[in-house]
Amino acid sequence: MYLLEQITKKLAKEVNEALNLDLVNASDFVYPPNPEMGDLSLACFAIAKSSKQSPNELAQFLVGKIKSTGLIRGVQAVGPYCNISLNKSLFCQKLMTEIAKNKDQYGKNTSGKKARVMIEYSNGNTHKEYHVGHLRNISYGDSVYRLLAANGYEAIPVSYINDFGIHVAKTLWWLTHPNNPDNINRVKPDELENKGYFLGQTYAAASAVLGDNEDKKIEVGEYMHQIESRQGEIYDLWQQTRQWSIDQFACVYQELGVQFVDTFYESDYIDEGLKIAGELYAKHFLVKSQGAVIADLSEYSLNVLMFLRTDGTALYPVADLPLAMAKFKKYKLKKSIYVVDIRQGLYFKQLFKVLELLGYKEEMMHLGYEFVKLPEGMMSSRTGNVVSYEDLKDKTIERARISTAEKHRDWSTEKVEKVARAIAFGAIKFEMLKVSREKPITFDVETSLRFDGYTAAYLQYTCARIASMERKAADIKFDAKGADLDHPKEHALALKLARYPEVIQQAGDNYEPSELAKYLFELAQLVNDYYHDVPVLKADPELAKSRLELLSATKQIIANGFNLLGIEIIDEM
RNA sequence: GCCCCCGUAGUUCAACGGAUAGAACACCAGCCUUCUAAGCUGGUUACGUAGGUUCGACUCCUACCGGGGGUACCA
Repeated sequence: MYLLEQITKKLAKEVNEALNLDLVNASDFVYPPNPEMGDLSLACFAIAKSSKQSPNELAQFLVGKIKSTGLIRGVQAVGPYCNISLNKSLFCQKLMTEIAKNKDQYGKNTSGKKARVMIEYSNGNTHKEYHVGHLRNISYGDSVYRLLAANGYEAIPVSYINDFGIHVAKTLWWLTHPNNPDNINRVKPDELENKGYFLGQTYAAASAVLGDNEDKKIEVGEYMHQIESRQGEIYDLWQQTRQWSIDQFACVYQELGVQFVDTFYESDYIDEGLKIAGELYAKHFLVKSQGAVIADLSEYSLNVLMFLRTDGTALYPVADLPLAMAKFKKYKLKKSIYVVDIRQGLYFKQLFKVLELLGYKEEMMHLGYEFVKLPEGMMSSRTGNVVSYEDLKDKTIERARISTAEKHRDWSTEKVEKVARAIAFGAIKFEMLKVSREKPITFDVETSLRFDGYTAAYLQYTCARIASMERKAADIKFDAKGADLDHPKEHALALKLARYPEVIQQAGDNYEPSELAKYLFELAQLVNDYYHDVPVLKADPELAKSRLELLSATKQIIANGFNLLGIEIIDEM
């Protein structure tokens, strides 16, 4: 149990004993809006109802009951609030010990009780462009995975690759079309710099050419059939091009530092799905409607879910059904989470309902988040109105490279490059993670290239300055003994640090990395203010030692938090 | 039409039902003979409308207005 929780637990116990009730929990103690009011606060409104006193009287009463010993320095009633002040230097000292002891494990907890939770994200479509929309999914999914793990779940990150949908058939249709100036016979694939990117371009072009043309759609349907038949030239081409996209994804994952325990491919589940669909059709669970095969879910206000098109080719639930079952079977899960754009909310309700009706009572959850759009409007790989991953990455690295090289003219190009990449990937991910999941992101490339304000670079810079002091301190001999830290800014910093474990828990419970991002930024603001206000290395040696400890602890927390966001800190920038 | 989400400062975003609604960007004025100015300090502006629940509402409920998304052959 971490320090702050120990304190609030003890306070809750004292209050409950004083009132002879069992009403107050540790979590009822909150942080006053103003440091002058104290460090912890209990609002007495709700308890007053049970104790037949006014909230103000009750607050006053509690002041006499809470003992001011040890970490508790004083108790004060302010109107209906009972405010508690901590012993600043002792609190800081204990906290430093706690953080130093736990290091990169600080903040983790066991609330998940090792429950097995699978989290599926980064659902890539082969043959489509990889763009900033995917980047939100992967940044968000990866961070939620890390948060779950930090909260004691046995989290299993997996990716699902959509390699068998109609988008594939469309792409291959246009890729082999005589009217396509960039068709497969004209371009030499092996000479392409990024074959996956090329496929994405082909897909956008295919969609533009297809439009609403029914005849052409029949041609595409024929391609789909050939792929599903798993033989012939088109199938061979599918195998070949599919790998291009998969290679591209692997490259992206590596750059972003995300890893999966397992990867599922739609093409591996479609046959089993078709078999199941056939059985369900025979049992009249699925029915024919307007020529297609559907599950009629209208009695649950869930409309209809289509399994097979009029031409008999499969739609997404066909593979999703067996895959959902296979996940539980293979990994013995407690829960299965799908991190997918909120626009598929209805689809997942339908899918889960179908599974439920088939007798599957497992716990499944669609973890939806809002989409990424551009200032010009919705992003769509069909229309090609996208900011591709490659473009964004290149631009951001370039910008970081320029800034870094300007600032450090003596650095080698390798060093500049390494730092620039850490800044760039941090910037990109942080942009995606700092917004709560239910808010759409209007992605402005120019804004995302900023390295000041509420950005990852601000936090990285904060750490770099602390690291710099640490390097300098290595040459200075401090007295073994540290001094008491009781400066108000030191206390504010310590109190903020102590809240880190609670932020991890809440961000995890809410599936909200944005809460962690915000906390870390506020922490960095505090430490930057402190840095400017208070001398560290030039203070008396004893004081310097303790101040440096506080700063190092702060750096540790930012590093720990950044790790859960999938971002690196930088020791020099 | 029906369903879901969102309306907070010029802009982009915060605010477990609790004390004076916070940041960032932009704009203006300052700070590098103290540790990295990718930093710091100060200044200007905001809860869509109307009701309701509550000791207390940005937060919960209802209606309306506005924006976005979904709603059978994309995923």
